[in-house]
Amino acid sequence: MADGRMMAPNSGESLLFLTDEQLRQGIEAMFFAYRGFTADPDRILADMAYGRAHHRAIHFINRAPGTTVNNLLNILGVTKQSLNRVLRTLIADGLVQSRVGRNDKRERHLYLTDEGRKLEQELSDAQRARMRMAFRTAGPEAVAGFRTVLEAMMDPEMRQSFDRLRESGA
Amino acid sequence: MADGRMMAPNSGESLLFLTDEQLRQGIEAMFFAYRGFTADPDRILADMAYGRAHHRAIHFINRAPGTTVNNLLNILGVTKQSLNRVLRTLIADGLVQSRVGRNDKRERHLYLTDEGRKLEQELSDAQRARMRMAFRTAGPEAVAGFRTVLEAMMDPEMRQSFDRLRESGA
DNA sequence: CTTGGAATGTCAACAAGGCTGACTTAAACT
DNA sequence: AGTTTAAGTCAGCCTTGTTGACATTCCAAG
Repeated sequence: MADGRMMAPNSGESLLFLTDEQLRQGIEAMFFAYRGFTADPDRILADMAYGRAHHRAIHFINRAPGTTVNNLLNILGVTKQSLNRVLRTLIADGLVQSRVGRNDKRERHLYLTDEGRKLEQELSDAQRARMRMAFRTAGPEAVAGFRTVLEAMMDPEMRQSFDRLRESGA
Repeated sequence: MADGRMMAPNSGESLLFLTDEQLRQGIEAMFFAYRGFTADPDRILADMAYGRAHHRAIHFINRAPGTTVNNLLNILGVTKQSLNRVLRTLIADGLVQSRVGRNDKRERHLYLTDEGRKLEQELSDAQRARMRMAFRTAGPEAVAGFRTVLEAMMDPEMRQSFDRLRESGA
């Protein structure tokens, strides 16, 4: 308690805790960090005819193989026209396979092909490498806090999607 | 120490610490949280003729009044042409003022007008409200961890920009 | 002092990836 | 039979990124 005078602004200040200044630093941290977060996959994709939208689709299809288009739509939070443009190219290029549903033949279930899985690996290896580095540098307790804050920042529906994915894969 | 058996996967596992599964959850948390992070300002801007790029410009001009275009360019990480388009509309609409540099007349120094400050307030109020809620829910220690991880995730040059802004405003 | 290069900012044109709206097809429900 | 739902398509728009070409200003070397 006697040490709180000239410390860095991130410890020992339960009272000043939510100054606008701290909130603003959180906002800027989020902005800069997200840039780093997407930088590596973006570099890989720039050489191909793909972008961040393709990466997201590939990621979540890999994560939940057999997911329907509608499901993916909700997770990604874009319109079906927007997603469809992306899926069309991925299917045409043989990275994604679309199978008609057995029970409900209106649905299409999405899977990565071997080639699709290969690209997914390449992209997520790069992204995980950065995440691993950040986690390792920051330490386990910081990682727990990181996750807690991020989860609190999500919209409720997104938090549901997040938790559902988490359960299915943990 | 005797309680680590069936706990949630985010505590007490220094050994399993960096499984791919945990990294992947960090990646997805980042994705979903960023959506929440931008959702409120996006909603406000949708009603106007502005987008996220305008928000970013306004934010950092407010943050560092008198900054040059070049400086802003480095912070935002876009091409000068891209930024220029945004600045042009903001200047035309009277939200930003551009003054020719006194020493170096090639430079333009950027300032928010009263009207610009008003919009900045509106946008950052919304964004801070969400950040405040998340910080409050998560608690001070989680916030510290959040910041530590985000900082470790940035590209080095971005971390420099971040720290420079932090010093100037803390 | 002039001239050539570097820095800064502007204009034009293009591409990715969001969006809305209108419409079709097929399957499922009632 | 008629309605709803899932998926896909086409057209057109907007924002925001990109490159390329160009104007202005500054500064330093000849």
